[in-house]
Amino acid sequence: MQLIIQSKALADAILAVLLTQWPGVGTDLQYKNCFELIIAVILSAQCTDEQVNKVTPALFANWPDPASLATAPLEALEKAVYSTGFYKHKAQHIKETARIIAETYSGRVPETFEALLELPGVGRKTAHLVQSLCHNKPGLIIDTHVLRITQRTGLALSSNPYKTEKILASIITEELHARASFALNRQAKHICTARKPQCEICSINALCRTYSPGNFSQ
DNA sequence: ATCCCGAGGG
DNA sequence: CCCTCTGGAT
Repeated sequence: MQLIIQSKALADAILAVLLTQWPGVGTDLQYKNCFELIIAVILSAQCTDEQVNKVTPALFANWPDPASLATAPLEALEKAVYSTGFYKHKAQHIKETARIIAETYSGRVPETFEALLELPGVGRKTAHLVQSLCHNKPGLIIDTHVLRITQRTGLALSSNPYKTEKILASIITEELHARASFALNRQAKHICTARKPQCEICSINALCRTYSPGNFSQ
């Protein structure tokens, strides 16, 4: 109980800073609609957004909607998404996801979390991201950046994304799920980086359990 | 050598 | 819990 209270206070303090610093809710992925977003997010697994943005313009020019993407030759898709890595899985996933969206959901990206999770290539992170940006629904988006910064700061001491999601859900109100996710993502991506974190200029270093002045290693 | 807005399977 | 899938950037 005491732990939860302390965690909530820490979350409140960290979010007070980060929500002001990163007021926007968004992604660096380029997309024109829900369908393009969910495909782009599937492609973003273990890959930078910039790399995804290099392949999606041609991908959506050739196959602009779920029905057409569902009919795309697998080999052509593998070539189209090759540079994003995991290309065999990703090609199959986006083709099959497009087919299900076209056939089962009349070409519209489903709104419920359960329906999204059933799409191949869509896990909790992707489902929550789509719900946040497309359907304006709450959802904590635990990507590699959020996982790293929550571990380092002590906001959630877990290396398991699902556990971290549950911990954060217990200390962050639903209304803030999307904004908190993007603010944490931004801070981690630009300041609390994996390799050389910029602790000295980090706006929440006073709240971070890992930080001590002069310590650049973590 | 390590990491990138993961997911699926054992 | 673990492992595998994968190219590109640093």
